[in-house]
Amino acid sequence: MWESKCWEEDTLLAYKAGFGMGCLCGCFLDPYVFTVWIISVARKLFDEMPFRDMGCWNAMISGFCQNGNAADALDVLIEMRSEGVKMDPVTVASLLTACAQSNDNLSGTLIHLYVIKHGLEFDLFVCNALINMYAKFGCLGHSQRVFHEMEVRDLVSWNSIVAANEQNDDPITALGFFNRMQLSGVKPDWLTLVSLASIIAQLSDAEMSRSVHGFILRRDWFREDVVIGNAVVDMYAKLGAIDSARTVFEGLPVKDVISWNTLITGYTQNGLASEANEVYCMMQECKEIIPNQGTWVSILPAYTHLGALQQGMRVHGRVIKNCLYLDVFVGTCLIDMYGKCGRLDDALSLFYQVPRMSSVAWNTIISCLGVHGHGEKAVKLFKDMIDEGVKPDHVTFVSLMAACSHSGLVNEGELYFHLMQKEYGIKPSLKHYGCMVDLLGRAGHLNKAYSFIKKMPVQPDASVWGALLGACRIHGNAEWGKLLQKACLKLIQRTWATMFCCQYLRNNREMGREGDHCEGLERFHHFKAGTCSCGDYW
DNA sequence: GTAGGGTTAG
Repeated sequence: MWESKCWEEDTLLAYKAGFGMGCLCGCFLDPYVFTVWIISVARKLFDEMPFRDMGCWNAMISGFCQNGNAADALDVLIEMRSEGVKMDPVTVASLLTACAQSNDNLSGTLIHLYVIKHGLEFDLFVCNALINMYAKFGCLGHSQRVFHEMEVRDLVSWNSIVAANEQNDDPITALGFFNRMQLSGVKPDWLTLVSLASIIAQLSDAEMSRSVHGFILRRDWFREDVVIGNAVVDMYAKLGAIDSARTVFEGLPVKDVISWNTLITGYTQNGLASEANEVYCMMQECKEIIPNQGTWVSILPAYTHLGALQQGMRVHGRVIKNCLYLDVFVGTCLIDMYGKCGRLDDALSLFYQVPRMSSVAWNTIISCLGVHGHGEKAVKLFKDMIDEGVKPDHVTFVSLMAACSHSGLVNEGELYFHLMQKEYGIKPSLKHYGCMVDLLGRAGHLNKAYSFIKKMPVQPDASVWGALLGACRIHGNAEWGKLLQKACLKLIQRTWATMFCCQYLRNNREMGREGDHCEGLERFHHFKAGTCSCGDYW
């Protein structure tokens, strides 16, 4: 009796609150509005219940948790505890998931203590939720400990521990767990394959990628969920097999916005910015696909590479319309786009608007200042970064040393190379060594640069030799250049192709020829195909 | 009434 009364009252309440019949129909079209409304109805029903059993409390708590509303779930929990009702495994499993989603490490740990105190640590659902929660917090050791102490494990336990390792950048251990899972007789499902696709991409194992693809095709799992299709598109894109990624994408029975974003990102990250733009244009023709934050973050770097300022600005307009201009990911892409296209004032103004607690926005603006020869300003921003308590990372030093190099700040560059190791404990990568060679070579210290390469504790790659070759070119030292060319022709050709392409794009940008990159790309393909040598451009 | 999933910035 009271149930039907509540339904009628709430429908009326919603109507009075502005949901006329038209709006109410709108609720059913907009899942978010509908969810908010239906949860408020559930809460009202719950409040008016004369008696609540464990099922009712859990239904209310899990309802809030599943909709990402951890604060309201916590309110219900406090009410439940105040009535002397204890949490059972169902309550705990729901709350742990909410802690993971809201990155609430403290509450999650407190609930884990409750689990141990009340002997719930042998419950399968609780353990699986714990594995996943600790993985989301980045505490892989805790996830593994929970997994090892489990007496009974099911498919979800195995999938959780495989995904935990995969998502924390340990593909080898993840693969080890996958093999153990098979040995223990547990059959993988499509969610196992989602993790496996990502593991293979991280391991760059092209041969295994084909096996995984075939395994999924034989079971017709692309029809299970769009997620598995997106994972395979991403796997091929990350392996550089962008054509395979495109074929899988085109064959997907259902495509969502993430499918499109994945393909756009794939093209951008494989250096095919024009193709990324083509896919973005195709996406806009699909009326059922609404671009989101991921879309802007996928397409903006493509416009940066093309120097296509006008197109980038158009995206900026859409970002503002969607209230995403303060999003740290989108904001960083916009800073980079304006900065690399020569609009440093706009880049700086955006930089001071976006949240900058992490190093990424700082690295971007330091890099932008550096490529335009404002080394001293870049150094000043690095000092500001330290003053604001932001910890620099390996990318900060690449940007900073490159900035020093382009402005002839040799002493400063050397100083930061040492500071990075001594003060911040960052081991130099090939990129840092390349920066040092560029710094010394560009300043004319060719001998010093060569001795530096010889003393490197790791094998120099094309970028390191390329930096020295570039210096030979700048200082007109053809003799050294020819020697280097003979010594490592293959490496140099690749480096030259990249260098030429970058230089060409930069020139276009400076001349205001946005997006006119065809000639650069054509020459790049000649290099790749071996139909011309770097000597042709010497 | 409970647990597992895909893309993204420098």
